[in-house]
Amino acid sequence: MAAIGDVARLAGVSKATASRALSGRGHVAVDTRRRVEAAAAEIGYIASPDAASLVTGRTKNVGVVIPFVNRWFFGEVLEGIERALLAAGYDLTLYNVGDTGPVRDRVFEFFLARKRVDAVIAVGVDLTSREAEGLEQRGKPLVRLGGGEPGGARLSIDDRAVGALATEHLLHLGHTRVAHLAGAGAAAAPWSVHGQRRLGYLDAIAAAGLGDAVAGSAAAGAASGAAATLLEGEMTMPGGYTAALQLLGRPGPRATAVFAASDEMAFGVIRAAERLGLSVPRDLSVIGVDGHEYGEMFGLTTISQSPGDQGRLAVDVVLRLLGEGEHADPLPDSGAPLPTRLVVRASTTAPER
Amino acid sequence: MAAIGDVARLAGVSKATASRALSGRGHVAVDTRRRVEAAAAEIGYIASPDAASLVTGRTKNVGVVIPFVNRWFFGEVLEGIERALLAAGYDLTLYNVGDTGPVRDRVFEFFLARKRVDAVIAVGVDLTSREAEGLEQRGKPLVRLGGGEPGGARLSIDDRAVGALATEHLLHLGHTRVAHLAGAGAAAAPWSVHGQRRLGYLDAIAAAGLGDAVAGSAAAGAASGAAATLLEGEMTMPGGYTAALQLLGRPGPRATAVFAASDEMAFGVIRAAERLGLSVPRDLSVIGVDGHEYGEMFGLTTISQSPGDQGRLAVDVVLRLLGEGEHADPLPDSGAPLPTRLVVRASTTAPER
DNA sequence: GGCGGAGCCGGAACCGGTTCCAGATTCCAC
DNA sequence: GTGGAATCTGGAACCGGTTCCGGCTCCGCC
Repeated sequence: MAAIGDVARLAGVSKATASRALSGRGHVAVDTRRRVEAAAAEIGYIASPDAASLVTGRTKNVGVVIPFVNRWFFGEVLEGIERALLAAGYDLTLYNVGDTGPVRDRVFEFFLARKRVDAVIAVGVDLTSREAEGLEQRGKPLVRLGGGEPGGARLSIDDRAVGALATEHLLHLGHTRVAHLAGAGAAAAPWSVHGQRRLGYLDAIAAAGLGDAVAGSAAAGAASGAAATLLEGEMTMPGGYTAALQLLGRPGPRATAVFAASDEMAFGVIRAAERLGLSVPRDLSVIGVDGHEYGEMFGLTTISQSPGDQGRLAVDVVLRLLGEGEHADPLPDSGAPLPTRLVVRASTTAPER
Repeated sequence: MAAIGDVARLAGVSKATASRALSGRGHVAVDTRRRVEAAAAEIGYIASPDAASLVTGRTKNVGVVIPFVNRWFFGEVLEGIERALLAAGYDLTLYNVGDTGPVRDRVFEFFLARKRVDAVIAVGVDLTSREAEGLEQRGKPLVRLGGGEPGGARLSIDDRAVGALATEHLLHLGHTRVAHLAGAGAAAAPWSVHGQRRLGYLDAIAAAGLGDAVAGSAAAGAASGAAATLLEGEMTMPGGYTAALQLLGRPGPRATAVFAASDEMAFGVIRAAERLGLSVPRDLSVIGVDGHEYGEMFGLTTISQSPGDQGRLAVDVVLRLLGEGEHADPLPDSGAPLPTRLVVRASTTAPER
């Protein structure tokens, strides 16, 4: 209803001065500013962001593209991003986009191409170079959180190191038959989060001198009574559950420890083990990664990370890229991997001899 | 970069005609339209939504306020909303807002007050009348999904009936000591989702003639060897877990069946039971509500609903309220509760005699 | 005392679309 | 053949802000 012209008239100044007074840009006498502010408050004036962005080209709005909203890690990241953005006075428009497909193309070519967002944060989605370049061309900063190859700022934990660390934890406990439940497609997409974790597992296995048995396929591994075994499944609780049922139901010497690619998978493993009458950790040690809030309840040993903090950090970088605030320093410690921490709980122990 | 004036010039028409040709409003000769479209495609023209909404007052954007993103029901709803909105060419800006507080006020008084959204969908959040009226005054349609009292269109399952149905399922199996794990604050907020489910439970218990024992507090109930018991906890897996540990660890005759206010709580109950050496369903029957995707894996009997469909439906109503599309009929069956379905799995059975 | 510059303010252009209005043409009906 | 409606198009106003430019005042300094 009320436009800035009304405010100006009421305050007895021009539109230009009213705009300057309210936005804080330019010189305005202190009592003039007060008059304008009073007038604005009196008629309940609220600036139209559309009009403002039309002329300034900035929308105070960032797009977030995210493949899942219902998996713990992603949900936490999203919440972290949302809070930080809100605090900075920004809106967040959500694009729930998974793998390639017409929906995804539409999002990138139509929705993100318009001038609605100032920047985009892509979490856990492998952008094609065309998609990344498209944003670049339009001058929209891009920040990535995990997943995919370079192009734009990139925030990530060192998933390969995490995979190695988790595996080493089991090896140090004395396990020699440790299996890895990888995320679906880990072998095919080595650069992905789960691909990296799988590689870290293989690193650790090889370093322990158990590597040769692993080289073969999972089936071959089982058949030869291998020290190590790889299986893939959805990175969810049911995914871990069914993969674990399969793994533990195999003939031959059973794995005594499992490194699951995510905590949610690990929960599924624990449940599957118990269903089969195995006791965790007596008969089977289990470690995951994420630091899921259910970890406590399941007594799960894990490599924890802080998705919420990661989301906030991504917003920090975005705002910095947009020249927001007084962030003098360019980028804090760009490239350095995000922190992780081994949290030992009840689900891992030395194997029975 | 490219503005509509450029398109018009290239096509040899006026801005007005170009606008009409591209937006489809008004009369344009068919070959003129083709020329304009070709020109637009040639220079990669993309309309500025800001300019358009400045003059039309519509933003093609709806706000979604939601208290959680990481609980299954809410995540599913959000995904459903997102897909439907995207398909209709709308953006979705997310406001992750929980209970009252400064953040919430800021969202309603600043973010939603601006002209950025055409409508808002509130899922599972109890709007104050001030908040609802504020939106009303600004002419923004409001659609609610679950939770809270009237004001604006309201979509919901019949939570009270669901609570009764779940309880009756247990009673019909022959259980006489059935406990209810309600959501935190259920007793204090009887209009809320979990408040209604609790009331449904009490209805069924009373109807079965087991009511008198329930009237007292939970503690009193336990002490008197009551037929029914009420406990509250967070509507999450750990929430159900700790509440169940407490419930099942009590002295006196143990409940033989538990109705958990949500599937996530029910999973926690199952795990707690097994941790205590109880077998489900032999020693304890468990029923939840939601239709969680993990239900299969846990073999959980539940009253299922379709949060994704509910999200899509909410979008439908919103678009209709915005006069979008050719939705001739006003509102389909407004007021009718959304569908639910009893899904019987392995977690419920008759009590041992 | 004069001059440069900073502070303050108003007029007007502008961002990029949409829509009203008016003029021109075509088409149909009487 | 003519009146009137329907179709098509262009000019111009407009949405609600921001910002450029220029004018004025006042201060400090040479």
